[in-house]
Amino acid sequence: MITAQKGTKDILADEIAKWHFVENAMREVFEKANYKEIRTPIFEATELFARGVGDSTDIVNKEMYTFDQKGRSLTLRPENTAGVVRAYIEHGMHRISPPVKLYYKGPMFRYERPQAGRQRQFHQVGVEVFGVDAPSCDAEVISTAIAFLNKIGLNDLELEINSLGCEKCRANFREKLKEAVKPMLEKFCDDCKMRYEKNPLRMLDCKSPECQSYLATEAVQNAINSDFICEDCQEHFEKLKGYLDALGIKYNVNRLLVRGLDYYNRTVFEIKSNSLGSQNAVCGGGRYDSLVTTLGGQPTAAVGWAMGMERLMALIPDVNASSLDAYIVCQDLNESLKLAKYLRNNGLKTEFDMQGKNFSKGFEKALKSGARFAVILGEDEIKAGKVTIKNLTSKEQVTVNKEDILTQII
RNA sequence: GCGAGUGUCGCCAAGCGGUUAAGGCCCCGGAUUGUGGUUCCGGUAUUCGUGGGUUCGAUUCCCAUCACUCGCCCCA
Repeated sequence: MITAQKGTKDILADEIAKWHFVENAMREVFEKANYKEIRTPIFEATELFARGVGDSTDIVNKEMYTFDQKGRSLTLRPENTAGVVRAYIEHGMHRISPPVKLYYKGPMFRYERPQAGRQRQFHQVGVEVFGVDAPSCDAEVISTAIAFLNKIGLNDLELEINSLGCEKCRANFREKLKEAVKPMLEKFCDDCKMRYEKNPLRMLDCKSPECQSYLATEAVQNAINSDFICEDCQEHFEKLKGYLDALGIKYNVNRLLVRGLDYYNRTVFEIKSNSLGSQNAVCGGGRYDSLVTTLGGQPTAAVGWAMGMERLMALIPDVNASSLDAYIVCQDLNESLKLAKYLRNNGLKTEFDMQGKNFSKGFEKALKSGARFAVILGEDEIKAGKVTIKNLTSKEQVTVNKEDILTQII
């Protein structure tokens, strides 16, 4: 037997109503906030992710599905910010009066060990806003995320925010941090020793309790809490917090929040749920003002976020699929087919008994189908040119002319 | 890449060295070719993830392997 590949999943009928619910909510919330949907290809040049996502990230170093086609290196997208930025540049969207507000949803691919809340093919929904460097834009994007989560019934999630500063202050901070850590570097885990060289900020994210305890020492804490952020960045962050306060959005400032993708600067944020197990982030995002130039475009400010749809699904209750309006009980399949077509064309969700064996079976199927009405079309009715309609909940039944079926049911 | 747990029907499972491999759900057929989900009767695993080994005998014990699940890492 050929089975679905490790880390991939079939989304079956019993779950699909939930996906439709989330997708509908998404469209409604985003369209109201004037975001436009964008659909980019599922594979891109490998180079796009190497440059865009960053070659110090795990995503690029060990999680990409990369293959060669006629000497070209292609990769199944592991995330969609790089693809959207590529499209933004390629289609000259800088000519559009800012902000350029885009949203997307679709499958992403990362080669990782699957576990709760993590698959190799998974789905993300995300937004990206280009062209505005003002902190109001950061607030707008976070506000959109919260509005969407609220719309699907998620109200008690935790928002964490932080500011990484700009290029300059980041370089500054990196040095301060390295200096503070240096005397006890040997005690840190192997990963952190590597991070110390390649991307020291990521040490702050380490989950190892030992590393966290060294980070908690006074010298390191002083470095973390020092005012490494320049005045402009500080002002940007303060304004953002003010806007969030005005919106009534609760948040925690987490100085250790750095996020794993290389392209972020200034604002970064994460939305977490404590009922998800260990993969508890539902949303992650931030500002990435240098990515458009990194990928060859004009200098363009940008902010965005992405959410893992499977993690959202895990948090919301089941959604009932819409039920059938009518189930046709009839042994003459010509009549069944014609009547089904007629009812469907008139907006009724209709099913019929394709076996047409006998009335008892037909009724049983009508009942099991959960339809509101059984539409009975037997020999007697066909002769008389009539139809019997039975309300399956109230058990009332009437025989009417064919033209009156719709008024009876509606 | 590392660590732990679990594999008996579509689903939930019992059996733990000798059974004809329980039971329940779902599904299918009949009682029942014009009216109800109930009820009753019947049907659905030559085989216990796969391959070896131990044994007179293995679903049961041992080894390997595969798959799934959870955790580390990382991320959404």
